[in-house]
Amino acid sequence: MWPPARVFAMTTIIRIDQPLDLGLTLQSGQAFRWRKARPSGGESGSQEWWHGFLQDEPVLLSQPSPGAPTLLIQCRRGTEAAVAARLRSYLRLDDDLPAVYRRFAADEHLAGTIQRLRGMRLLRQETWECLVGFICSGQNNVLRISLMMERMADAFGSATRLHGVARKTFPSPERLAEAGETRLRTLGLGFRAGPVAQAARLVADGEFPLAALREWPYEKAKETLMGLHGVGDKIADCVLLFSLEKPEAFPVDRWVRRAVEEWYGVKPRVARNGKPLKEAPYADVLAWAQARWGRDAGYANQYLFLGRRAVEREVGGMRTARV
DNA sequence: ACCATACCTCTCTC
DNA sequence: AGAGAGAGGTATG
Repeated sequence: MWPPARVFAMTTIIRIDQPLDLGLTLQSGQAFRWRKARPSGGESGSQEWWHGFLQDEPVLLSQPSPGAPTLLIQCRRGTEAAVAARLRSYLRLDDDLPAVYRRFAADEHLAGTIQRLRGMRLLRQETWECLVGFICSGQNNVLRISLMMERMADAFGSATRLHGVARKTFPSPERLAEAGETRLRTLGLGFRAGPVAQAARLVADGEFPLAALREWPYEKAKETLMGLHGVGDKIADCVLLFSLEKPEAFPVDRWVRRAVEEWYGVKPRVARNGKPLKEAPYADVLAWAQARWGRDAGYANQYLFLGRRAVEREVGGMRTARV
């Protein structure tokens, strides 16, 4: 008899032929809405499950062990095939990561970082959610960004339930536009409430060509994104890299900046007035990275970011240990 | 063109 | 314990 009576959910298993560490990837600071979850009713054991959405479809994901060649998916009946396809796209399994690793092999810093972070992949996210997430990222940390995103969903998203996990989808531009700045402020967005509300209104009203950016070249798409209030170089590069098919994007935040300064000796240049700058200008770091890594700049960026942060945690690790 | 400052709020730190 | 700094940044003058 199939399915067996005790099976609470159909588990779809897919094989992957690319390096992947699912937990590391979902927690790598690119996306803010993946949460560890315990599906109810199953003998999930000690296995780690992640709950999130693929184009508004709630899913639970698990990888038996980091780097294992299989992925377990739970989703609503009837959505299995679509979800599996969306997941392959989301995880960019079409990127040949081993080839990227080979191109990085001679770079001692990247090679070292890859050893520790093998299987960390760039994601192909939905643009709207990605944009809002990174508008919220200024002067902020991952934990709080996630909280803000979750509160927006709780307030304005659509309810879903999957194997005991109740969560709401991330709200559309229309819904956030209706919400407005004041209401978003009450959700703890702080000074990011204005920019989020404005972007929502522009996208909802069709005054901002969010969907078209994917087809546009890097420079043009970036300029357009930076036309939005609250979107500068860094946030634009994040959205371009994580959701708009621009692998040459290279978001320069304090961690990446630290990495290129310390590991590659990228130094602030001397300004025209003769005084040395405090730090290398964004455009200088970007140009340097693109010259060095070309279309691999995005992967290099993500590895440098996590790699440099990992160093910090090792050094400071004992300090924060609770007893 | 460069620089300093304010912006909200939360968290960690001393 | 309570104040202060810092947090994956941006716009302004």
